Amino acid sequence: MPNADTVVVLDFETTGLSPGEGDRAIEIGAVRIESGKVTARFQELMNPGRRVDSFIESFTGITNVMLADARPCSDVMRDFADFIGEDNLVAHNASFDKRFLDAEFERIALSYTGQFSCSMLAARRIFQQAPDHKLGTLVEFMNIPVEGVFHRALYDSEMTAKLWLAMLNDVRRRYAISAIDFKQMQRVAKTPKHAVGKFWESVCQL
DNA sequence: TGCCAGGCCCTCTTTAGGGCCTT
Repeated sequence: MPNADTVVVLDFETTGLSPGEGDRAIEIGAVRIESGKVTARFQELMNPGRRVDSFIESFTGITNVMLADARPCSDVMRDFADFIGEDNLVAHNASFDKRFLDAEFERIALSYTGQFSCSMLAARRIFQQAPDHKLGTLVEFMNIPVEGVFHRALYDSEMTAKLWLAMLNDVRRRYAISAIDFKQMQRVAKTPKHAVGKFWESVCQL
């Protein structure tokens, strides 16, 4: 059973938006959060077996030259499967990263048992007053120090992890809740916006 | 600088359409 207090926050850089259209992962980054602290990191480029276009090179800073020496996706994803183990998973706009994780694992007949929760859906409810709910905007909105460049997998996963912890702290302060677990955050991400307050108040009474 | 797709959400909805977010 996964530890309810442990999550792996992950982020993919890819050749495009849709694995169903043939897009592949080119970098995976992830951090493990245990008891509110980052305890492990994973980052590796991976060779998708074809060239990436100039937009992706510009968008991510990951070039075809860099990918030429990278290990193939299959090797990297096997190592990543070991990294995530049975832990639950978090990503910003998780439906995107889940599609790529599922597609890359399916290619090598691997699976995972953890469940996904989405920091974007949670943020839309917890930080309804934010200008928008892009990762970069939320990081700025929460005054999280920016020390790197967005659109690289490890950096984005680090920032998503900090945003996740900031959301936990915000809810703890706002509703005076001593501890919030993954299942509760997963549920709030699916709670109608207007009912989020009532949800946490009900958690308080448990 | 952008398109692609997919899932989710909101609303002038549910017999639907459009915006957001990810690369």
